[in-house]
Amino acid sequence: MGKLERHATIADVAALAGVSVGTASKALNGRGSLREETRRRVREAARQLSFEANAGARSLHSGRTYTVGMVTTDTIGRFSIPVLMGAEDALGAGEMSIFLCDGRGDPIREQYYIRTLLSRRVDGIIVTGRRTEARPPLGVDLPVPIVYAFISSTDPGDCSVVPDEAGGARKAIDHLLAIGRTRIAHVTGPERHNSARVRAAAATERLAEEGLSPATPPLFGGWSEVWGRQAVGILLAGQADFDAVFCGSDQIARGVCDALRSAGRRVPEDVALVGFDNWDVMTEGAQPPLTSIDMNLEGLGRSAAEKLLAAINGSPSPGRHAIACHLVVRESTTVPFPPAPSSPAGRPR
Amino acid sequence: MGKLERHATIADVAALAGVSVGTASKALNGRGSLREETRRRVREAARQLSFEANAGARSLHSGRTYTVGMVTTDTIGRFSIPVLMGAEDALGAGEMSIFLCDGRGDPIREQYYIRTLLSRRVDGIIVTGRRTEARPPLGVDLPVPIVYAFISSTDPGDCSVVPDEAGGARKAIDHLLAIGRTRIAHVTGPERHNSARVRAAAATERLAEEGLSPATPPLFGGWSEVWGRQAVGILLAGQADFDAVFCGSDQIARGVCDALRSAGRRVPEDVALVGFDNWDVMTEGAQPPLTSIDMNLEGLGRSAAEKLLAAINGSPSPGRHAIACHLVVRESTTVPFPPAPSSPAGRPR
DNA sequence: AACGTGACGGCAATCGTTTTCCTTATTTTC
DNA sequence: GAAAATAAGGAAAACGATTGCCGTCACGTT
Repeated sequence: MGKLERHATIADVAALAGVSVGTASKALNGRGSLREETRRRVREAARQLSFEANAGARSLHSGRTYTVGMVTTDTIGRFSIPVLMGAEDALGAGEMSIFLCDGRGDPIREQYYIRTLLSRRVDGIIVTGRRTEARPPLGVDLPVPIVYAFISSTDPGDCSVVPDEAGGARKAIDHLLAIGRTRIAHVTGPERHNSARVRAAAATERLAEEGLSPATPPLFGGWSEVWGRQAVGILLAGQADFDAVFCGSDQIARGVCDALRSAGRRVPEDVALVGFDNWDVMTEGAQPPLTSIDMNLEGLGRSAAEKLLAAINGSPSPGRHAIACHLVVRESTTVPFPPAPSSPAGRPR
Repeated sequence: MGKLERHATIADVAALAGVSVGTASKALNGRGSLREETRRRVREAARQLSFEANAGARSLHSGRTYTVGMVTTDTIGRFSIPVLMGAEDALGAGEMSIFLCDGRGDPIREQYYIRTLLSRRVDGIIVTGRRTEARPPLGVDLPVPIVYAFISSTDPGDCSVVPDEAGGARKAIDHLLAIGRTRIAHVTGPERHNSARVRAAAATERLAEEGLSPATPPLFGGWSEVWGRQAVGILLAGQADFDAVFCGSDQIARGVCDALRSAGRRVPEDVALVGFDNWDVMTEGAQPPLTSIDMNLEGLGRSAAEKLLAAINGSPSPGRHAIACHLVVRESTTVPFPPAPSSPAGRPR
């Protein structure tokens, strides 16, 4: 196994190089005025002993740990991961590390984690979650800056970085209108979820701006494929005439897609489909692949981390910051070779 | 914002309580011999100042940081998350925190992270990855214990905790045999992937034990639904007669399922289906829901963390440790109300 | 020869806690 | 009533690294 017994200390390095600890420190950090030959000797000694400065001892002095905490309020999942990755990206570049904690929706557990993070003297904390609901602040008078990412804080003075879901929904409708659809239905998640309400409202509003109304009132249900399939049953059973469905998630969209095909409706010829999340597993697995709205979660995480770094350095950005969503077009809204019956002139490709 | 300026130190607490720092420390840690009244006074002072002992300073003394690093070799994804959660569970109970690092498949980046973790004096490191390939050890002569989870190390002396994929594949075949299927095909991922090879070999071997051979040689392809659909095309085009398909992943199984239904074959009546991973998104989204093999990744993560803790405390467990998989039965291998034509006696429910 | 001046490095304080000795009182025991 | 035992808490030395300050050379200048 060859496990080394002990970490080398700077005293070991100094001894091996034949200098004092202070000098060794200066040599390794490029401080003070030393002969180049001395620096070289110290560096060589450090290399030989695979010396790595003890970050804890170092931060005792500097007051900074170059460490941030990331707390998920409910459970780390499909949405937290990209946010985490983006944050890691932004922080890694600045040589900071992330402590990851999973609150599992338990406030007690969460408070326990906060205390742990504070005792480890993190320079700041990023809070994230599985849903875009606003949540009560982590605590009051915390001695380090906090940034909420994806999820937001109910205190408008806190810094929250969130996806512009309403904007995303509008883009979905824009796209459907652009390809000539006007009888648009909306199938989405539970009405108690903020995301479902916001997206539905924005879609309805965008239609109203064109003097249109939805093919049916928004259908609220679950976020699952099963619900998507059920919703198609409801749509077909009613009198509603529709040529497009905007779905609150890709899973719903996929369920809708499968059910429509089973019912003999062609996608996209008879019914165009737009999902939400741009989750490759769903968008690529569906037949045909799904057009979807991407919340740019990685960019969101990066942005949150950058705001946190700025706050740590004394320039906080209080308030809510919305990150734009963008549309990713796939075959569920475009016919590959476009003899589109409604398009006036046939564009090549 | 009400941001507190500074963390309180034990000196502040001592001053407020009117005792020396040493005494304050003893009072808070239940050491030394002190009057109960004194302890109470100190605790009260600590509470007033929301004092949290500086973990860095503390570990300077104890030599332990109660912190472990978790390094993903390629990218944190669907498989790493449950492992991470399991590990967090096992460690959280012992009050340790996790530093999360994403190597992104870049050895340089990985080495950089290792150095960072070592400088932060983590007590140990868990290495994980996206695939079950064996990988070269993280480094030699590292001063802290390492445990590989999900992924394994090429050095048999290292401690690796891995899923028993072969056992899982055998259980899948066992189940198909138990429901009377004998003409079993296998569709799986790329042959260059260890997982695909191991599962295919185990399945073939299990069939051979019954004097059976697979309906076709294993079909290697990708891990996607698209491949699952293509594979059905191949199966149907060939002469192969099959009454069951064991798939290397749930995504493949889902593709197979959709394509079979499109081709007019009933699942499970005509063809029974078993997937691998027990990924709810796929197993529940498919029609019918999929029977699958669960690798128990959370348990695996927990076990890895426990082994790491043991190693930190001086009792390493070198070698490869396999965690059993288990079968989760759903409708893709069972008819809900079982007038099973091949079953001799109708069991109630 | 006396002095000034950089260059080079050592010394020691510092960061926040823990822990090992000590020093005081106070009480017990013969 | 004196010696000894005990309780309570203070003083100071670690832990590992950084940094400001100061001493000591070896020069060059007048």
